Amino acid sequence: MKEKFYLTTAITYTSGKPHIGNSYESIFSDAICRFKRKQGYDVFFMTGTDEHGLKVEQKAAEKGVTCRQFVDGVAGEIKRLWDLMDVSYDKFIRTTDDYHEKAVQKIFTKLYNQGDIYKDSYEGLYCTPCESFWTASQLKDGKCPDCGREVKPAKEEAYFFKMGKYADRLVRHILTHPKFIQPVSRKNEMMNNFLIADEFIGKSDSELLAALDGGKLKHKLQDLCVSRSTFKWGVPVEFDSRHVVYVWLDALTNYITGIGYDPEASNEQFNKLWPANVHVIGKDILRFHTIYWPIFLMALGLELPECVLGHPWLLQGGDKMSKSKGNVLYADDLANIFGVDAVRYFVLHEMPYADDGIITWELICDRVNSDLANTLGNLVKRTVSMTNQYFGGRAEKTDATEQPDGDFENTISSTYPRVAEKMSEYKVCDALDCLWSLFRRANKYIDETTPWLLAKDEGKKDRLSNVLYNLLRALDVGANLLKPFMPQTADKILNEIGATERNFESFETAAVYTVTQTPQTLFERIKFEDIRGAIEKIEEKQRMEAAPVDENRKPEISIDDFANVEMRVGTVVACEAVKKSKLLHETVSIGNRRISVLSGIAKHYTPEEMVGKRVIVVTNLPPREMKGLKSEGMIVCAEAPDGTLSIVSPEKDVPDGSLLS
RNA sequence: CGCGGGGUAGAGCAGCCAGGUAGCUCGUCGGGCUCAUAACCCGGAGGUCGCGAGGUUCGAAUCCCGCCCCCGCAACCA
Repeated sequence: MKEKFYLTTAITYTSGKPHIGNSYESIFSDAICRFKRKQGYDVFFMTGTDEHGLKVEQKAAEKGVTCRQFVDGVAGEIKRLWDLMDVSYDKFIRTTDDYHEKAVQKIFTKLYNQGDIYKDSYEGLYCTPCESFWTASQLKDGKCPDCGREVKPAKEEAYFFKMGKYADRLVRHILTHPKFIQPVSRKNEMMNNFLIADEFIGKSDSELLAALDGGKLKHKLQDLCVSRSTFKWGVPVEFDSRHVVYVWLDALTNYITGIGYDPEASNEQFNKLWPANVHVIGKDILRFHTIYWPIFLMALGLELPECVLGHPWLLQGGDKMSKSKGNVLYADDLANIFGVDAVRYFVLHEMPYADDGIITWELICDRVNSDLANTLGNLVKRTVSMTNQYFGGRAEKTDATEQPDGDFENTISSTYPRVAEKMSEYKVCDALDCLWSLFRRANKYIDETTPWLLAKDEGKKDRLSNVLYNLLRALDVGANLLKPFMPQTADKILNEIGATERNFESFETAAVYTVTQTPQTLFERIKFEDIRGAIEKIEEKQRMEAAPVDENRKPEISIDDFANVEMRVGTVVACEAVKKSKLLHETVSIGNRRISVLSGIAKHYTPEEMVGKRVIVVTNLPPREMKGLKSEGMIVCAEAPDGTLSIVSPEKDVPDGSLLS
């Protein structure tokens, strides 16, 4: 009986085309699943799309199509991308699939019936046009942060989940299962920020466990609102159709509904596969997967997943990607230029386990040239060429063994265990490093054995044959190990050397290889200048499509509304950074008065360069205290789509205190 | 005084837990080779291992203390 292995990715939200960072998650998961399959596991790999929610409703309305039509389009595109990148999922779930929606309804009802979900009212400040509740601290200038209009205190009924009930069990689980949250550095982040009460922060695991045992541990989990009535595009609550199920309760449950969970009677597949071995997700949604999801599972009486792996991000040259800069990278654009496997190799190799990785066109180019064209592609080509030249394409094992063979064979046969060890910890980039050590060793072996010299000596034919055989064996083993990471390339290599694919149970290889008569170039070297034109076209196209002005439009206001804003010209006369914050504390002269202003621009300006700057200040906002300091105004800044802030100054030398109109 | 991670050659990283010649990939310079995709192989240069003429030790990148800087999460960014 083969051991099962169940892996899920996060499901992708269908509000738009996913960028390379999203694709990374699928490729990473794919490499793990393919590797496990070749190790003999009975693998189930699930991915899919999260298709409900207000944002989808809005985007569909913008395009003048139904929600269904809209998500069908985006989900199709996502699936096409995954297929293009050879992501070998066993199941692609969509949260709009009817079996999923039905299961979500049943789950909600079950949790309600058993008392984990209860009805209450949501009290807050309500913005009628936006149909949204806000808390006082979310408001901007006392108004709706989305549209800027008045909000009114209001009350609305909603369903809540009793999170606190399961807090102790969750804390205990996290403390006693060190592999549950990966990488471990994220564990404390979750515990301290969301789970345990502040007075327990900094205590050791054993102290926390002792507190748990004594029933003394306090937590800071609040009950979670798990229904929405402000939009319709969601799963209706079975017994109260005015409400739809909250996105996370809907989305997270895909991990069980997709394999056949049913609160009344789950099927055989579910019983076999659950609990999942690993949920692969982005570090940004770790909170939902390590706190809410486990608690939902406990409430359903189900086991918790073995591991939640929060992977880091791929950053474009250290920046976040943004369309208006035209620097968003998409898997298909990259694959068009470099090829599918080159892109797979890059993202798998360049992404460290715990820290963000960097992706740029130049970096991919460098990597493709050095690792793929030079080290691997050239190795295959020269080996096959020599076999053809010296033996008409056939190399067999002989007993003409010499000094470097032992060491070489050592490398060949130790590669699998080393790669497997890294893969068991999901350290894919390290696994690739191990594999490339084999290819480097093979290149070196050619220099050590100098086949071209052996070829000149008739008496050394046996030795030459054995050397080529050893090289082909290394490629055979290497290509098989490469298959999970670069499936197409692995097949090409096996084809070049006349070998067949096999599982990882044994690395016994054939005694004879018959290579192709017409060797191919696996990876062409790429000059960056040659692809520059294509890159510029892609970036240009994105900038055209971005059109930021059409987004974030605000509602029309009257001239009186505008006239009510008092803005004055001022000069910064003093400025200092506020510790432990994004804030700068400026003293601004606005004519006969000096005011104290706090602004969140420490990332963009130093205190020194602020002094002397002419600024525009909004001067009739109510004073507000932050970090113990008083702010009596707001400095007007322009915000670029990437978040860069730029201070706005008067263009002529008007005196301080001048009013804007 | 919120929590956590990190600062090692031009770049990206390993080494630290279990102190003992500072390592890998890319780049760069020189040499070798010619089977191969200007490739491959070898060698060199390049590092006060963030700072403290701090502590422990025969010995510290590694353990301890203090400080500085960066990043993540949280908060905050009126």
